[in-house]
Amino acid sequence: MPELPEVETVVRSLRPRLTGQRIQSARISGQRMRRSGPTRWVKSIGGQMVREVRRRGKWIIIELDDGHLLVHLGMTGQLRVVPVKEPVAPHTHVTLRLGRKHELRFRDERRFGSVAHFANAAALQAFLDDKLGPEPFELEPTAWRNALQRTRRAIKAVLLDQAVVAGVGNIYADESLHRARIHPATPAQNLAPRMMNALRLALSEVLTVAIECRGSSIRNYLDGNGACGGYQEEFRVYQRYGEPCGRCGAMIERIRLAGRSTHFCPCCQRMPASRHRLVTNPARQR
DNA sequence: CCGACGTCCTGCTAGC
DNA sequence: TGCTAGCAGGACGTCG
Repeated sequence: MPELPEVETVVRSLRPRLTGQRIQSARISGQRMRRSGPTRWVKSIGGQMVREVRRRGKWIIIELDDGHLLVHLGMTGQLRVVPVKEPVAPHTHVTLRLGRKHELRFRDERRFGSVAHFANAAALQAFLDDKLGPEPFELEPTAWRNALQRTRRAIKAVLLDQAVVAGVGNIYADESLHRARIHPATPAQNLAPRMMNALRLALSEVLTVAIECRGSSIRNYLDGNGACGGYQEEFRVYQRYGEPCGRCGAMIERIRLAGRSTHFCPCCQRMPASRHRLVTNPARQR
C-alpha cells in the first residue's frame, strides 16, 4: 500500500536510472487500466528523453521532453527498471523501453493504480492542485489549524483526505495519531490547538523516519530497484491489534473508521472532553 | 456544500 | 483437504 514514504523511495530509486534516458518505445499490454484515460500517448513518446522524476503526494511525475507521465501506484502498483530479458511478470500493464538492455515496467495486480499522460504542463498542475493539499513537511501551522477547525469529521478521516494534506494513507495516519496521542475518532475541531500542532509534527517525524527506512513492505511493495522497505519493523499500532502498546502496555485495539481498519492504543490515545463550552460561552469568544 | 458510504479489483486467509 | 465469504484500501462517484 504505497503511501508518501514508499512513493518517495520509488522516486529516489528511479531518478538516477531514468533521468537523461531516452525512451525508445512504449507499449500497453493486457486489459486497460482503470482511470488512465486515452492511450494515444503510447505512440508519441518514443524518442523522448526523461528530464526529471519527482513526487507530489502519492503521485509520481515523469517529465519528458514534451509532456509528462503521471503514475499512481494505487494499492499494488510497482514501477521498476528491469533487464529486458527478465520474464514479464503477470499484471504488467505498461512497458517503456529504455535502451538496449533495460525497460521500465508498471505492474499492478489489483489495478487501482494508473498511468496517464499530460501533454500540457499547466493541465498537469491544475489536475494536481485540484485534488492535493500541501505536502506534510510543508504544512503551515495556521493553515493546518484552520483546516482542522472547520470540520467535525474524525481526525483519521481528515488525515486520509488528500485535499487537506497530501500523501498520508492508512498506515501513516494510524502511526502519526499514536505518536501524537490522539484518538482517531476525535472530531477534528475538538482538538486543542497544541494537539493539532503535535499532530503536524508527528506526521513529519513519522514520515521522515519511514523514508529513511525506505518505506514499509507489507505485501508486495518494492522500490524501483525491486528492494523491500523496513518501516514495518517500526509500527507501533498498525496491524498490531491485540499486542501491548510499546508506550503503556495496554492492548492495541482495532476499529473500523472512515471505512478503514484503524489501530490505536485506548490508553495513550484518549478522546478529549468536548470543548463545547469554549465555543458557546460568550465570555470565551472574542 | 459537506460528509458518509459504495464501488472498483485480485489474492490471500480465516473458518467451516 | 477443499471451498467460499470476507478482507485489504486509494480515489472517486453518488446520495442524503
